[in-house]
Amino acid sequence: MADPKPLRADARRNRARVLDSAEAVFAAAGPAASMEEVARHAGVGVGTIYRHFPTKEALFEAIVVSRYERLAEEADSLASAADAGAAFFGLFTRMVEEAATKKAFADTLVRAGVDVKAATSASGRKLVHAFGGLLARAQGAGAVRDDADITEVMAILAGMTLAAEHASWDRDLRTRALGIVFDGLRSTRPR
Amino acid sequence: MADPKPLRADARRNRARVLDSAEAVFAAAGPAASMEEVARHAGVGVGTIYRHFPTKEALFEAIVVSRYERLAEEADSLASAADAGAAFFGLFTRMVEEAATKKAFADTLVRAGVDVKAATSASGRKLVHAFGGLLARAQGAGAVRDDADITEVMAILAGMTLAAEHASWDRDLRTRALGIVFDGLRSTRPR
DNA sequence: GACGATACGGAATATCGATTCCGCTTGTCA
DNA sequence: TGACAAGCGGAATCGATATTCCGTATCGTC
Repeated sequence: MADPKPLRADARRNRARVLDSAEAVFAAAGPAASMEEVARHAGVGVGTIYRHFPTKEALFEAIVVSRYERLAEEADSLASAADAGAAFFGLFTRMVEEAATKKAFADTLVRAGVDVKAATSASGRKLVHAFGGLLARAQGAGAVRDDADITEVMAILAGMTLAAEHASWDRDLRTRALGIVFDGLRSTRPR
Repeated sequence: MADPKPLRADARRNRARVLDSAEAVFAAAGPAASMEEVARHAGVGVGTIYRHFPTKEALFEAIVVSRYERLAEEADSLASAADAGAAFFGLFTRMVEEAATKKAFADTLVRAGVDVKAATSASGRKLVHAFGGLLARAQGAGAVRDDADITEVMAILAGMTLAAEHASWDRDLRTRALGIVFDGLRSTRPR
């Protein structure tokens, strides 16, 4: 399963350009943005996009995967941070912030915690796993209650992420809302 | 601004049928469900739908408004409940549960807390106001932290609602996730 | 610099769903 | 019961997009 053919120089360049533009366009206009819009932004014809990605969904998926990959790496690099609690809450916040900016991200994130869709799921699972590591360490350090498992955390993360994406909260509201939620994650079951 | 004309008997019947079907269809298939689907479900032609609602959005809005109205009433009726905390958390849970079943509900709920869209907003504001009353009473009873205002609560509610709608969590996960969030709302800002 | 093989651009096609239109049906009222 | 307005059904229209196709332009190699 090696590389079938080395891409021609300009083809490689265009492929990258398309990927970048797609990320930018979808981030700004959501997943409903049209292929033409992406093509225009990339300065190529729609045909070119289709030469590289068989379908709109494939293109979209490619972007999501790379974003997951990036976040998973980030999680891994935080795996040995001094303050485990800060690392966990920090990345949690970061993902929500990112969703507030880059639309069409949360939607797929929800599923990462639940669905089973192959392609996206592979890297999705990787992300969940990496984030799960951060959670475990934070719990070990006593920064997060022990009776919270990664599934619940992903559920809550998904929720806050979706909300941040859909509504246009200002950073302040985002911070306060997250503050309350974080207290819940710290809580030693008060009641 | 009285009623322009009393509707003919069958027209009234059809209008109601359309409204019911629309609620059912959108609840099951999300807001992307087609008008034909609604028409088929109601046993009428698409033309009939348009006789009663000028546009798909208008139809959709009608449903949302009635749902808001219902919830607002429910909130009001709980305004004098013995256990203010239970009333607040109960309705919160109920809304999330409802979203899990009826799609295309959360989406609009997010906006109720933020947007300013007239029609929907009128009743949306009513709901927020009523729910705010419940929050205030719960705080008065010491069941919810005092430094949480309705805006933040709506933000969190919107998030959990959206998540419940998109992902297909089982009731158990929903309950556990909400449990954590609720602890955050009770929390007396731990650290 | 010439020849394939690769890629490209973008017009043409295929689909799908909202909305409009109009001849036909049914309720209402005298 | 007959006339007429109010309603109805659903085919036709319009618009928006994804996706396909093919003549043309470019790259890599000799």
